[in-house]
Amino acid sequence: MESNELKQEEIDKYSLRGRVFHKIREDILSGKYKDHEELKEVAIGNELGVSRTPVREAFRQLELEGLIQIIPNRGAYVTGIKAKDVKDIYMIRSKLEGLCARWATEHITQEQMEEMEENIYLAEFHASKGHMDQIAELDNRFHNILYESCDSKMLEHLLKDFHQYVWRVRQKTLASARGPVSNHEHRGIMEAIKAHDADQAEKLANQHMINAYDNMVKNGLYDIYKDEEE
Amino acid sequence: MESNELKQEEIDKYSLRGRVFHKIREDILSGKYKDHEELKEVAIGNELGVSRTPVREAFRQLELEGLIQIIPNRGAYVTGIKAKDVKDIYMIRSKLEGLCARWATEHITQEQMEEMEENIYLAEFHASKGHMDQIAELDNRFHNILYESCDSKMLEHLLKDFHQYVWRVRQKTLASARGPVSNHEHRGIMEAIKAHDADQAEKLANQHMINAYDNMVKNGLYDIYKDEEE
DNA sequence: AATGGTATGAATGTATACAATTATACCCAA
DNA sequence: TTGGGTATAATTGTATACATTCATACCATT
Repeated sequence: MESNELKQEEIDKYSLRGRVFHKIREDILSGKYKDHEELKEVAIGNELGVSRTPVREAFRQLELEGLIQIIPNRGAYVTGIKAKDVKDIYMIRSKLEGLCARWATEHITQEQMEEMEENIYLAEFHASKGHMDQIAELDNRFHNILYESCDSKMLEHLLKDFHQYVWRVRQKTLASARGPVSNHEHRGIMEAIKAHDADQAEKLANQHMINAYDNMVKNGLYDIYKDEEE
Repeated sequence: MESNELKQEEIDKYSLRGRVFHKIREDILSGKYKDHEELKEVAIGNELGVSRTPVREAFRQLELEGLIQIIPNRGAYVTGIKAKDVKDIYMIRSKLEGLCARWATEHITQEQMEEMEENIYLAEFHASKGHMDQIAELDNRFHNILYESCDSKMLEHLLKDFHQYVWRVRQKTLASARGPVSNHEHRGIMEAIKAHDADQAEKLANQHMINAYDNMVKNGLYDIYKDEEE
């Protein structure tokens, strides 16, 4: 009787609705809008060719994501990513990627397993050739496969958000000598999952994040997020 | 020169803006709106005495929180909390509350420590008297103190969201025999923090969540979220 | 010159009007 | 009766108009 209620979950997911939202989000994360910068509804609306209404709706979402702060009757201000936030995110991700790897070990499908293996082969190939752009892209994809394999919409959603959030930092990091090392760690996680060793998978995914963060600190690669004030 | 830019962070945080948002959110979490129910902008607007505009903005936020799903040009549908989601949240919280307790051990202030101790004394008192409402309220407060003590806006925000999310389930659970046991576990966490034993604090907070979940399953207390279909 | 108050402008908050899309009902034909 | 197509109604998407709030500048007073 209630079969046709919300079947079509994937319609238009990003085609029209959310276009404004994603554009502004991207502009904040890419650094176009600086920390503490005030975002004016009309200005952004004009720039994107839309009225204030969709811009305002996007603002409300961005506030919930913590990317901007809206002060009532005053305005919307960019909340720049602080070095402290990046550190916290990596520590939180360490725990959650571990949990995710554990669950992936229990729930990964044949198809996902194969895509993960293929991903690693490709990454190793591009690493040997020095194709940095592809490495970053494949790293992205590896983690997304992992997130999708854990069979938890909650955790998947959470990790994808964090992953997006530190996108800027990650891209720079992977373009360094960490790329190949990261690939090697991915292989370890993949093999643990394939061997159904959940403990090992969790442990390695856990450490993978800690290593990524340590490398970032060591190379001073995340000083683009340095806290100017406060 | 830029001293007066965004000083007043705490103005009106919940006075006017977000009133609609919080009301709808509460109505979903409290079960007023059932799973898969369609939310109509005008209907809710009339009910709250506002126009469609603020309702729409609230919808967009609620979608981001995962409480509703918006299908373009169709409507907004309540995404009921699934038993699977509750389980996932408790496992995720187990990891994150552990991390939080660890960080709290390192960063808790004197004032917060005192409030936490007072909270536990009060909870034990009300438990001995059988004041169930107060126990639920104090449990709420205990966790919020813990979240605020970890000195991480990221983690604090995350945990408060989850805490809110499973509010319905928690209230029922704490009204059972679990109340006093939960209090005892709180005491353990508090004492570990006070003794600056981060490992122990993490371990206990970790276990605290697992116990809460196990108790919930054992008593069948969370079948209000049972998955009717899918 | 410094202070305080008012006026003005600019931005946000909200309501409403209009456009576009979708669902429903009805009719007609096979 | 069934199937399809069109018309209509209802709902969402967007733009705009109006209301309110806040910041700035100017002016008057001391």
